[in-house]
Amino acid sequence: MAESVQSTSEAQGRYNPAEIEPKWQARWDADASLYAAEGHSGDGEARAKPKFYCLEMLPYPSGQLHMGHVRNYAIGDALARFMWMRGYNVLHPMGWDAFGLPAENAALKNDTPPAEWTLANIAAMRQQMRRMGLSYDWATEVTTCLPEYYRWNQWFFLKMYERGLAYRKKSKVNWCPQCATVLANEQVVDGRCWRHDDTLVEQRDLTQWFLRITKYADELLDGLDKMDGWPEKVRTMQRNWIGRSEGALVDFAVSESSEKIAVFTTRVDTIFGATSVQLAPEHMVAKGFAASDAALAGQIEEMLAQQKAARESGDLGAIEKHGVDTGKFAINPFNGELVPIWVANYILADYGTGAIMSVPAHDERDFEFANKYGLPVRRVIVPRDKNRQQQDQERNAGVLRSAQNDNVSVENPVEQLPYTAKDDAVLIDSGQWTGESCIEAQKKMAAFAKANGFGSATVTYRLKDWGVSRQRYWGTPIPMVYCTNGHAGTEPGGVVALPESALPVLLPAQVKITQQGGSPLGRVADFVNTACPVCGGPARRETDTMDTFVDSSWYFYRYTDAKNSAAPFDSAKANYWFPIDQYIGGVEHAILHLIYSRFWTKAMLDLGLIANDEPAARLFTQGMVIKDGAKMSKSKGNVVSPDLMIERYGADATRMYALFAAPPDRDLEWQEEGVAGISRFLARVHRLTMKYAATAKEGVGADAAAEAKLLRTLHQTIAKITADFSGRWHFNTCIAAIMILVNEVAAAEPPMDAGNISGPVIAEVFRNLTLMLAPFAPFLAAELWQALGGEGAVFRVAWPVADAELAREEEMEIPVQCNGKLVTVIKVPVGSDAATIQAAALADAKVAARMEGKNVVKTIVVPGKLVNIVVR
RNA sequence: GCGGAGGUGGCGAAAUUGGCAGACGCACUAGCUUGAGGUGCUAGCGCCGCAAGGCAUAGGGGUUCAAGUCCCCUCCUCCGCACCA
Repeated sequence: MAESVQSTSEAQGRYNPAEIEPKWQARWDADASLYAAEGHSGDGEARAKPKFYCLEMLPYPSGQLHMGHVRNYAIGDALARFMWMRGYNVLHPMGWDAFGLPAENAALKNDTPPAEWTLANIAAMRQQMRRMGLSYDWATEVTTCLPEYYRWNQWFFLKMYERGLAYRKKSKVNWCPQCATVLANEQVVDGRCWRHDDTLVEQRDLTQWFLRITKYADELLDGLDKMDGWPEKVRTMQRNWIGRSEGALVDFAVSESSEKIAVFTTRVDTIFGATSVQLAPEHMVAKGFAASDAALAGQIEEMLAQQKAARESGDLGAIEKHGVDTGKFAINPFNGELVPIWVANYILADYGTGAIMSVPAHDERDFEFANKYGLPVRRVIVPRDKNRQQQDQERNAGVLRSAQNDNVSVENPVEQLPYTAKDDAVLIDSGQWTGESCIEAQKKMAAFAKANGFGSATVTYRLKDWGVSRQRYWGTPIPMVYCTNGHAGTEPGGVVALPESALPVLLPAQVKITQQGGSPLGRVADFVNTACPVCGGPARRETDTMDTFVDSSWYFYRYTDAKNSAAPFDSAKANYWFPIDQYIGGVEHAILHLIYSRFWTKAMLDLGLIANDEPAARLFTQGMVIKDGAKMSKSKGNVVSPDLMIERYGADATRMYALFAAPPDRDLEWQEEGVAGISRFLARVHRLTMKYAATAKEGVGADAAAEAKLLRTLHQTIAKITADFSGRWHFNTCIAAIMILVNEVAAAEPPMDAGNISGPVIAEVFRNLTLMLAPFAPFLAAELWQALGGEGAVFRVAWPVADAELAREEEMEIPVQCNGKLVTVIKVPVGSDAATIQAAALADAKVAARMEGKNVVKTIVVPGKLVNIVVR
């Protein structure tokens, strides 16, 4: 009986996260002020503190947190807690990217309305986040599917419409048959839907709403240069996506016709080397030729069919270049030459003008194509080298050569073709521009084309306007109507913007979700039929909804003023908090969310709502969480559930493992044994601290050396972690450093309460250990803080400051090498000079043995580092 | 093909500036302890070797007293882009 009582009390004293974590969670839930940002308006006391806006990307409420979320939030939470302890006024919010297709799919499957399903998922995930102990200010929570939020999407849409930033046009758009909706270019990956990598995207001609992101193309591009707080990888991806290209448009007239073919080229300086014009198979002029040429029409059809097949098989790159001669000719406006017009499969319809001038001598692709079809290759660019230039001009004068018989590189000191350089290269055989440098010629020739009305210098972008119409139900209704009869000055069915007073346009409830094409809203008569706000006559509402990336483009501004019902947010509040000091999320949003939200920020700046021109000063992209070497996925069956980990080891151990197993930017291999290891470590800290708290705290400090050593380790640990939070973010080594400290405390354990470490010193060690644990294991830190008699919340206690004097080593080990190989390690006082170290090294017996019978050639002594004796 | 990140024990990793390679943890081995259930403690743990010693950071070359780290070449993995005129 007595034994069982004792074992129960022992069990209670043991580290039991299942007991302490819910206890603290309940207390934190009851105290709304704990994680609340102070002074949203930036007034009062908060002004005295520097602000810090710490943000993790908001999740889609699927209903389940996954390990990627856990890792993302563990990083952000550690940073937020650290910044609080450093005395910052921290904004650390969370919200829900709550519109989107999965809710409709769930509705189809379970017959649950999307709103109900989504809100239930949010409740479940919010609870998971609380269980994780994440320090969010729930008073600022944002849920994008609620009218309080999405009415501001509509408001922004109207503002953009007023300024011509939102417009409607008919064009080829990407259609995902799985989603039964249109996608933006950014949402098409390798010709497939970003959500369905087994579903090919189709092209459809539809009239859609677009946002004019291209207006900001240059700003978006140039801004990247200054964004040194963003990973170079993301900046590079965005630069490639924007794809700015400077060149010229030149019109080639079609011979014996009034038609013209505009070509885009970045190398107008090579135009005297053009030996054909190549059209994309979709080009209008090609279609025109095909209309009266059945054979050509058939070949173009075949070309398009092949491209489609290649897209389906996924290896678009493997497709061989081929083309067909249309039999027609175009006139080179610079020299009046007739060149054949071909249709070729390597010409992209949606880049530039869908037509090029082919210059085989100075372009890899044109060269390959000309070789295949025996088209002439004419050299018009040579390196800037007088002799070579002269030699070349003589050889080339007036000669058109085919690729096959041009063996220039074998016997003649002439560049291998194609020669694509433009720096330090000059023109030959190019009329009045012969002898000009390529760079100069480009400017002069574009100006010439402009002066003579057949072209101009121009800039093209790969970036296209953002198509935001979605033929889906669960999204923000677009606040536009079509006036059925048309009032004064407008067409019947013309577009009419709703006035602001008509917002929000509410998404109707009780809508039948189907997988058919066309927005489900189109089948809701009550919604569709409305009155024209201008003439009062009958009108039809726009039934498409907005891309959900609209929601996430500005949500982080709403956090600064989440309850505002008169405006999306108060500018003064946003201006206090912005830019985001640290944004943390996955790299998969590099050219989706992260480019759209930069665009939105620039548009809001132009609307006068904010003062910053970029949303986030610093961006961190964490690595993936993998298992058995592969990304976790249901199909691979290697998903590890955060709930299960928390149940077995506690939230502290789960989060801390996510930070310990790898540096945060690298991929992390999830190993459950590792979580168990962290759990044992936390149990050890708990046991040591509780034992200390329960025993004598007064010691006599008998062992000064042991005390100095412990203090040294303590202050080295503080210094390391403090530096890492503002620098490398290598939390794995931060946690390793804490483990080293704990190992030293444990080594001192038997005598520590008996008195060989004095009371104030051991108190200092436990106090600071607890503080350093707080960002990584908040539940345990709170528990220990209380046991140690700490006042208030541990997360508001000032972060410890490292004392460089206490951290300083007295003695250090210096490796001694002979010929670069380690012989021994000697101990010398820190700061010893070279002579002292050398003397100590030479006095060592092992060193002497090594040197016996040999001559010392050289001795290298690097104070504080090593000694290397070179002998022969 | 182009661009980026990587390649270090059985595993996750460390080495921030060219200066003891493998900190910290996992797994494993041995011993002690505990004893109804992921317990605690001690010791060992890169490879070869009884040892002395030798070898080792994808592979090869180079610079240097000294290279995981700098330079050149090659191979492999992952990510992004991919006929962008």
